[in-house]
Amino acid sequence: MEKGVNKDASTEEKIKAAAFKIFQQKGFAGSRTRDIAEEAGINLALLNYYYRSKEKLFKIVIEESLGQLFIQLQRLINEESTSLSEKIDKITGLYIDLLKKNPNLPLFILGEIQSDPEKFKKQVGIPDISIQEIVTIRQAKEQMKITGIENIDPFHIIINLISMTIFPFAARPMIKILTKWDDNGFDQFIEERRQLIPVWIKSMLKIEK
Amino acid sequence: MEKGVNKDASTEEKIKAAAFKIFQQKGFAGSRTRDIAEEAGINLALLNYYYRSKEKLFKIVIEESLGQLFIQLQRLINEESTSLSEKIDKITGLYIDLLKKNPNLPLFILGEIQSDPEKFKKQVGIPDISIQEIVTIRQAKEQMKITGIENIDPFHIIINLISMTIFPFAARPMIKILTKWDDNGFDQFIEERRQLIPVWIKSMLKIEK
DNA sequence: GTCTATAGACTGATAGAC
DNA sequence: GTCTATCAGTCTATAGAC
Repeated sequence: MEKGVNKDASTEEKIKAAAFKIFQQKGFAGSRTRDIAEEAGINLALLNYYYRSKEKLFKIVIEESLGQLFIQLQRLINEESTSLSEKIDKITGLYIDLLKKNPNLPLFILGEIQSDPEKFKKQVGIPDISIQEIVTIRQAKEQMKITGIENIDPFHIIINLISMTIFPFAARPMIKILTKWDDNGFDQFIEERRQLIPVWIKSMLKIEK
Repeated sequence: MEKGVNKDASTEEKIKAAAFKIFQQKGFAGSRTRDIAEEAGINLALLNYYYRSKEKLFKIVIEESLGQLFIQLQRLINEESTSLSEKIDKITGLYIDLLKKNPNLPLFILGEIQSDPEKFKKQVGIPDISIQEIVTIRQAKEQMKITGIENIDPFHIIINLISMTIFPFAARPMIKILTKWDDNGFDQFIEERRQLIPVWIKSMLKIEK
């Protein structure tokens, strides 16, 4: 149905960039198409001209946001040839690099799932693989067998890694209020964690350094 | 200005309970007063009769939500007589107990701060104490001096404790989608963490069991 | 205190000129 | 492609009857 997409970009691209910013900050319900148009420096009517509706524009933002978060990760997490220790370093680094550029991303995605899980499921295809089949989980399981901590589900460790990496970004506004840090103070805190988190995680798995 | 509050409760209380549920699920912008009224089983006009406006009702919900999350915690965290090890156990337990009853709480609060930090600051009084003065931070600092890990800011460890405890609840809808767990599966996962998190945290501080 | 009816403001979307 | 003007629908809040 779509005509050949005019790749002059410019206006179309500006709208999308503005939508990213506003949606991630305010969520779907809290964002007004007028604000997105203003942020993009264009007229409200153009938003509908290019993207038909607020809903359709939102869907694109959600998909690309998730794409950023998951696609690289999914590739990395399923590499057979990369060692578990190396993966822990890389996953931490990957998330931190991404989230430093998009600090609002975690809360945006998690918030939209919470506010309407059904809508979310419809908008994104849920990968159909079982958690236990993921290569990293298998690797962690083997590692834990060797070091005698078989009684713990390795999924706990993955959640720990993700929690310690992502949560500070989700809590960033609150942390900044409590600590009175500016953006630089927060960034320095995160850079320290880039080094520390892999050490903590490997210690949980009893991987010797 | 308020007349002597009629502590028949009933209607007034029903509205507040409904507001808690709806606001926590959908956030401020995503919630409609009509939905809250319907959830409470009362007429829309009554909502304004008791609470004047959506904004004022929301403020109450935010304050009580934060109260639940922080007041008990603040008391515990500043007790001089409780040992660090004991506090770690208690903080974990306190959060898990609370969040099992209100799993949407973390995302609700963090999301509202993100969507409008200024409004949030106005609505709640921000405690004026420095982070470094908190008793638990001091205790952690001392412990880390003894065990020779002075180069790490103890605030990292506190953030780890909070991250590992709270994040799974913030990510609950996503975890349930990925793992295909029902509520029982998720609860069991959390109960395992109630035991595990203190062990991991104490290991980071090199507290011997 | 509780209801119905409606005012008044806002929002997403489109028609139509250029 | 881009704009102005405007419609139709929705939402909060209130007036007024009971």
